[in-house]
Amino acid sequence: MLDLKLLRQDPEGVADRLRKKHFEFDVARFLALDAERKRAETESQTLQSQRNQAARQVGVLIKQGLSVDEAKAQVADTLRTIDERLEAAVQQTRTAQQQLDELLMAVPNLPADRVPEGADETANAEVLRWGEPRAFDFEVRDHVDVGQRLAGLDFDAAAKLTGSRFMVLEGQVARMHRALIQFMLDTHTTRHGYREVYVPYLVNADSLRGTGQLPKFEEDLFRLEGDSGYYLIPTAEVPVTNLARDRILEADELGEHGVKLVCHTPCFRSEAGSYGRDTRGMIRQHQFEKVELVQLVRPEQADAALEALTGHAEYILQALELPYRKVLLCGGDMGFAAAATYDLEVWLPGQSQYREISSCSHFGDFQARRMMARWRNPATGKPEYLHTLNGSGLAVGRTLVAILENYQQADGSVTVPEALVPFMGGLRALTPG
RNA sequence: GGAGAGGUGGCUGAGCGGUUGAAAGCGCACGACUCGAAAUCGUGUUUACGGUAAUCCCGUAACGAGGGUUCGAAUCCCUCCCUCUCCGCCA
Repeated sequence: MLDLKLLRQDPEGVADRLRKKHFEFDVARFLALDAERKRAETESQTLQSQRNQAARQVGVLIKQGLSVDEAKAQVADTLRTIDERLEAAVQQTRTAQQQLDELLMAVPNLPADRVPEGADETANAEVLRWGEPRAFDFEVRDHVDVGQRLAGLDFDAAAKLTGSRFMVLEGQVARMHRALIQFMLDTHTTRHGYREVYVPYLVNADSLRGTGQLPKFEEDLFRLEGDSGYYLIPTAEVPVTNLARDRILEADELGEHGVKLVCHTPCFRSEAGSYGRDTRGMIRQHQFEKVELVQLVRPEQADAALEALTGHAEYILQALELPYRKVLLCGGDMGFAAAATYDLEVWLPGQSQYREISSCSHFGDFQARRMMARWRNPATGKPEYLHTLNGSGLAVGRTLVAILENYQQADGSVTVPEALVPFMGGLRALTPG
């Protein structure tokens, strides 16, 4: 959610900045709603104040010796006058507040100044390339073929068990999938200083509103039947960031460099509207594993934290010796809640292109304001909004894809990246048969 | 699933219809005392929104959430949520 004060001070300026995100902010409607809210609220508060005074007067009169009925009679006229207006005023306040909330909850975050203009991924700015795509002296297979030759990847079985966009992993491939999770978690906890957390995979609507998936993007989510109101998490970002919801962290809880959390969870996405895209293979699945990095930091540390967090994700790619590039997303390609986003794209020889494997974002106080995640600034003694960040470190399924494709050999085997060998019980290659 | 207890400020914990946003204690902050510290004493210490640009001031709201009764609700009633204890069941 954007800062109401900023919106009031400079609605046109905000609308202008939102255009970079290809969002049209209805300034006139906002101003009208806000004016009505203020009018209704002022009126109902004044009436309520008068009403409280009258009620208190009854108590005072009774203490002075009047009977209850006599005391009530003295304020009856005043109360009648107030009540004629009060109920309507309260209702108007509620309606106006609700409409304003609905409007604001649907407004995306402002992009940072350095975010490039542009409508889609073609306008993203490449920041760096790391590693050389390998030259193959045989015909390159994509991960589906590689995985199936290893008897490790079975989409037919998954389709039978559930449906499309699911997978079954077996044998050494399943083990490598698990090894990747361990490797990532161990690296981020021991090398990068993150604290590991385990969280629910089902969350309520408040949590999804907090991080920004609701109310606008309900169609991307799996919602449970029944009256629990629970949703399957689309990313660990939701439960992990919401740990700070409705909290005021003391400075010592926040620590000098903020709170850094790492969490492995499955992620569930409906992929509504992606029909026909990435239908082959395990690039786009309804269920996939991800190791997520989340940081809660002081505002002035947020920019540096995004660089650091992205670096932590990059380290995994580097340790696995997977060629990748880093891009700064343009306004039109960014997520709803983000102020700035780096995508890491890994080289996939099977597709001869770079594909997203991590998305690292800085949300400013946008999520924190939605979820009332604050910290007490010792300098002012007042609660202030935290700044939140998160990024994949990494998407596990896509990392497996990248290894299968980049490390494939002519004989159908797949070399295990050196860094992963200890997590594979010393196994150095995945072999067919 | 059965039976019971309970949800109040950073924490412990009173209040059970009337200036109670809330006693007391702890914690914390500031001040005094001190060479300094401890101890002691004093003062202060919830949050959101609005009046306003304002850390002062004023108002409204909030004692799990939502409704109701009442001139007046933390206190009474209803519904829901959550926590704890015992029994049963269970990874």
